[in-house]
Amino acid sequence: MTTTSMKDVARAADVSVGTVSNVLNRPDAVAEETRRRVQAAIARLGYVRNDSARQLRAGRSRNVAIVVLDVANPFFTDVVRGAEPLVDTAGGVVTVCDSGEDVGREAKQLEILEEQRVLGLLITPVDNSSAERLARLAAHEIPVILVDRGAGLHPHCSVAVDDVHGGRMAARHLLELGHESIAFAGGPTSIPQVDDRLTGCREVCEGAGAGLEVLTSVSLNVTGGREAVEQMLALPRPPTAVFCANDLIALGALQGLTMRGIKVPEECAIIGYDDIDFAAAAAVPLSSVRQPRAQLGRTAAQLLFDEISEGPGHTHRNVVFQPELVARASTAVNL
Amino acid sequence: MTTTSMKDVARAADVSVGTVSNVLNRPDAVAEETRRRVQAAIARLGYVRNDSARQLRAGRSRNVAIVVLDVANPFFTDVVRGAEPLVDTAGGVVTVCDSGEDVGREAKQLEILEEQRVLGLLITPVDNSSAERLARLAAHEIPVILVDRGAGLHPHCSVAVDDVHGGRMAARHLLELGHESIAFAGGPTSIPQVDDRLTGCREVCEGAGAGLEVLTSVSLNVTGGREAVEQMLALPRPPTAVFCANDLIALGALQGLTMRGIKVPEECAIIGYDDIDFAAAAAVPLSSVRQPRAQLGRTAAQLLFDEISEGPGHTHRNVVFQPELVARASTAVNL
DNA sequence: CGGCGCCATTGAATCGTTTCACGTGGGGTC
DNA sequence: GACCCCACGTGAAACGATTCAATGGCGCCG
Repeated sequence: MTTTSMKDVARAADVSVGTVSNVLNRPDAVAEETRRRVQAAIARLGYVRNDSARQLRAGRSRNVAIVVLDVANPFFTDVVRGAEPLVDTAGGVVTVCDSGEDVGREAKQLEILEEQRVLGLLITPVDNSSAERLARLAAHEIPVILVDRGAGLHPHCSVAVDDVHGGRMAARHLLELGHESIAFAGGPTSIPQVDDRLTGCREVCEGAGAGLEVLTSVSLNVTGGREAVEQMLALPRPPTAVFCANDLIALGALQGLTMRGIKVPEECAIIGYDDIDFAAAAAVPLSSVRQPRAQLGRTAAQLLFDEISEGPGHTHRNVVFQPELVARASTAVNL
Repeated sequence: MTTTSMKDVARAADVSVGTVSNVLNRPDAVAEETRRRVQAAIARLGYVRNDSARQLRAGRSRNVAIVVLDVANPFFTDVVRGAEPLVDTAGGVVTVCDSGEDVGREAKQLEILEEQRVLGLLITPVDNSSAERLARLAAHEIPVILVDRGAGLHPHCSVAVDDVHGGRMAARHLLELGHESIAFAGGPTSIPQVDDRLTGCREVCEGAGAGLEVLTSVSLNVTGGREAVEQMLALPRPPTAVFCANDLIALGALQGLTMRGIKVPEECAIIGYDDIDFAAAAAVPLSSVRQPRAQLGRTAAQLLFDEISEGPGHTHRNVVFQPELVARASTAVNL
């Protein structure tokens, strides 16, 4: 008894396979009595639909994939959370893939997802290297929605936050508090979000004649934040404030500074990005640039289903949200 | 041009489909020149394998599903992280599903995973209601590994942490600090982990004649922690310490107490469970009962592949890890 | 020169569904 | 009583890949 198929059910209920299929997919088209007989057989045999066969016929699966840079980053899980309800409602299934900021992993996952003929794809690409493959997916009628990523030249829908502006807000906030030199922690700049945030920051610093130290050999997690602190303190004239490309880095930076006995915000201010829930709960509550995380996910899913239902006549939409500055204790001191 | 299939490739390269298949699956069995011709055709047409068809034939997919209670809980993402490398190496694909502690969602997801004929399943079940379905999966030769969940009566492999003992450790720690009455926050007790942790805690409290207030209408997240504080403070004689069933609740409790102006740990101590990374970084660094998160995931994946390779002769293994008490500032005061 | 074996390739069967063009029989209408 | 329509069911043809027995060609040995 490897697997029981519709044929077995049909035999057991003394009907044709076509009828079994109808019981499953259009119960109304089947007479009451027959339907019951088939359902009984299904239950008795413990029959379970074979989705591969179904998909093969349909040419498409019901899976919506979400490819994120880091599942362990609450920012992304919040995005996923935002998307789930919509996908559920539409009868889809969410598949979360973690590229781990690794171009190779990402490529492999995209390849597999393409082979699986997923219904659609929400993705925060690691960098631009996947553009070609994504275009191909789209050409094969697999809608691709870019998440947290400006439209740029790409032939896809997207939801994003104005990260350049977010960078400006953070920098401006720090300068207004009297800091004259700040550090930017987060890399590599091949990641568009990082680059945008840095761009906004740089713009403001240069405009104000403030110093800017850029630390880009820093991975986007807590460990990266601790390393950033080491690098910063090794500088000839360490800045008095750090702008971290995300909140995980900021938390790491906070830990690093605290371990070195440096007071936050008195001796060094910190501002993060994303405003994950843990930012507010940190040892020193973190100032941050808030992104509407769940809304990003929700909107992305919405765009996906819009694109699917609109079909070929669809024109891509690029939704941009504005970030919001949230000032907390980690930047609470005027110099 | 909906999709290009092997047939198209075969025609373009002027060979039979069988040969195309061979080029893809056993390149050595094909003559050099033919192989190149086929590969060229594949590249030119942009052919992508159809995994549904492949699976249909194979009777099985390459997907390893991980069903967790809450993707937004870092505990689970760390478990996923632990499992990923092994699955990758084995040529599998990780699919993360979020049951959201909802029995209905879980059931639906299991149904879908069964239809998809997943390669195997790592799951932290919401409660016992899924036992029957899980048994059926196992009977259909889909290995099921229970994660963070004692073996019990279940016919599956499992990895778990001794939660009863963890509960004891937490309670003992609090009593040793002089607390005479403690609150337990986390529910519902239909979730086995919660129940075990409470059991250990109760055992110690009763043994020592200490008071125990059980707050089980508390969901396992930050919001739940804030609510728990409200409930606790409404008691006639509020305890002087809270043991939270996980760290998210503990973080919420910390927020709740702080908002009420109650000092942690001086006026109320807190201890959590899991020791997620954010626990150490909290406003008041949280004491916690550490679980070997990544190792749970890694071991679970290992058990899965062992079971697959051992085949029918396999006997289930139940691996139990011991938790570890991590004392930090949130319980740093002797009464 | 005939026969043997090997290698590369072919073609057809198969996996389990869905779908659709066709029966078939019964009931209602005129 | 002729006719049509409906409601139910049927059976076979896809879907796209894998697999395996069969085939054909070729070189080599005797």
